[in-house]
Amino acid sequence: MATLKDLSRHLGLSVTQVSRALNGHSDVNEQTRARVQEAAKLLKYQPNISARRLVTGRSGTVGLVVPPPVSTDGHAVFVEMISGLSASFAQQQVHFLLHVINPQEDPVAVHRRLIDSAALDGFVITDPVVNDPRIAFLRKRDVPFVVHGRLGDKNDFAYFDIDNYAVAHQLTAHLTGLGHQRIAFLNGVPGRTYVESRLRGHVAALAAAGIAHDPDLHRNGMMNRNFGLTETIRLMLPGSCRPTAIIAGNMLIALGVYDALQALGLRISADVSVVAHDDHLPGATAESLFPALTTTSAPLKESWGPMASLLVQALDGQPIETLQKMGGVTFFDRASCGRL
Amino acid sequence: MATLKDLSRHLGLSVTQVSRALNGHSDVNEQTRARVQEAAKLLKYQPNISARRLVTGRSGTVGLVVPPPVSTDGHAVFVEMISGLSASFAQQQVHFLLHVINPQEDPVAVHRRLIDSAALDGFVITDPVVNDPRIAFLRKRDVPFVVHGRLGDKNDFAYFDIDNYAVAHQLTAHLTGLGHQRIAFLNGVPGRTYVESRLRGHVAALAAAGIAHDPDLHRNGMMNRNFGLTETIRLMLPGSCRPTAIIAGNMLIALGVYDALQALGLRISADVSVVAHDDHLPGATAESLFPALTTTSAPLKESWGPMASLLVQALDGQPIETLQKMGGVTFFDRASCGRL
DNA sequence: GCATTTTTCCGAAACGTTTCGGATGCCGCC
DNA sequence: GGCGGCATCCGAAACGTTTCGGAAAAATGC
Repeated sequence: MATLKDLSRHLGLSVTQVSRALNGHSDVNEQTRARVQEAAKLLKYQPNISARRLVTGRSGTVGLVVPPPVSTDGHAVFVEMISGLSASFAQQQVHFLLHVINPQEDPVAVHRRLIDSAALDGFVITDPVVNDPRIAFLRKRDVPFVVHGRLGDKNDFAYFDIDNYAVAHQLTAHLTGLGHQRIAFLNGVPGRTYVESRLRGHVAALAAAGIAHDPDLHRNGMMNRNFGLTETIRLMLPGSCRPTAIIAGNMLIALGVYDALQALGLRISADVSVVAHDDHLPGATAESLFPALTTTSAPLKESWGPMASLLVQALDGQPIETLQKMGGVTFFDRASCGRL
Repeated sequence: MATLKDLSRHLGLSVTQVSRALNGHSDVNEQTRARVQEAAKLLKYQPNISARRLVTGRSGTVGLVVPPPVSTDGHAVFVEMISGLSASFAQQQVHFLLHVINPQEDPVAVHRRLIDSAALDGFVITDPVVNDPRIAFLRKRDVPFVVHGRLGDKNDFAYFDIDNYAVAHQLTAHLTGLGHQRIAFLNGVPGRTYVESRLRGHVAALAAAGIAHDPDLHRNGMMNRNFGLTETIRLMLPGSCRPTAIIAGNMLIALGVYDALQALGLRISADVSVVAHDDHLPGATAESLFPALTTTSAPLKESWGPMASLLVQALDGQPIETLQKMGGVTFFDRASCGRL
């Protein structure tokens, strides 16, 4: 492959000046810069990233360390995330390293190895939990990263998130506005920050309507179809609390809720109102359900582009405060709710 | 981070000797080697891979360039592949770079960029087609790679494959042995090498039973449930060729075939025999169908480990002939076939 | 006891890039 | 004519590793 030295020989310039021309430095004649760029194209020059990385300390590579998806339901999100991130980083000319660990392995140790070998200069963190050890570690080592979500307390890092508090608040308020009092909430696994935010929003909206929060109506679990199905049946069993409305944490849960209510012979909207948060997973659209599902909508796939550019900006040393972005959420009132 | 120079200072040895000790060269006293290793552990030494790569020309990173999966059905295979490869390479201490391209982008150009910037020193090639341009390019540039599958003609490269010819031959022979004459074959998209191999095996088995191949009974398409369903209905329509047996190229197709036959009121085994090749995708097991499906079985997930180690061996300069491996296929005769 | 081999070590160069500090020539200005 | 300022360029060092060629010390052979 052509090197800077080749270019400099070919152009009768010093290696220094060729490097500076290509990297857009100021002290190079615009005319010679044009010559250099032309020659670079002609000789198919590609900078050797190892050499560059060695001197700059930066590798041009970012990474994601994740366990494999557990259930088949998790596949859709996993694929969405992986391919979205990879494609977005590719667009930003950044290499994307994927490291799938087995579930019992310590993610922090893997991050440490990748940093110490100077292989990566930034990370994507997904599924943050409260007091996330990965975030604590990266913060200590002063390595740039971007989080998909937020922590509860101080978010002194780049993140992309949606307002999960508002999501749960809005869904709950919609139901209380229709007169519902006993509202079940099928939430995600405890510990995840968005799950906790949603719980807070839910409780606040209940309180605003003068309703006390009944812990028995709040259920945690993996966000898949099966969870929606089994918890709905448990809730509706004779002798159980039998809510008049159900909030599903995502579309897979909502599908399970629909299945269960149909199996139990309960009519959606007339007997039980259902709302959900819709992250637009492929294969489950709110409009195509019957009756069409009322949702807050925030496409997951629109988060990977921003995530990538936030991390790149963080690598470029932009101040953290400018790298905290919220995705929009829109409310769609459809046909799955009835007035009590 | 600790460097070789730090170690050499700490030990009173030269940088050279420390490097040689750590890399297992012969001309270093076993006692000093032990000392060096101990010190390396103590100072948490991690070699800077950029520096190493710069001098050796090797990066310790391999890559996979793929388009995103098209349908939801493709998700399972994609996840299986990505996480299997990533985990396997991690085990071999090799970094795994994932580059998801958008479908209209030229994969060869991406490979070229990755090679020229010295970012990668080996590739995984999946879904090879006849006259695959990626393989031609990598061969020309003399870059190591491992293929999941084979080409028709000369396979002068590392590969992992199953005997697709034998798979189709065995499934077909099983059916002809039961007296079937009109056997439909729901195969994958044309051009893929395994699709062509299977076609050849199928035709050969038919010929061995004295049956001419009827092109109308051979259908190509994307290997998903919908393809199995629609093609089965087309085959069984009045006025159509109405086979007495159907071979499904994988389990997703088989699920579609089962759906269609049930919808048409045709009994599996009694009215129509069904066999399939089972690559053990999650969520579709041959035993749990009713009636249990007769298959050739070759778990896809068992191919990623071998793929990874084959590529690593290829990087180490092992001769190609030792790097061509075939996965085992076993035949399970279950309850989905009837004698004619 | 001397020559020869073997073992164990080391200095220096190299990989391709960026960057620091300075050099050169040219211009206008007092 | 001397001086400062500007635009444009360059040499050399540095990043951390591997490796080539050789050197010193120890062991062996006669």
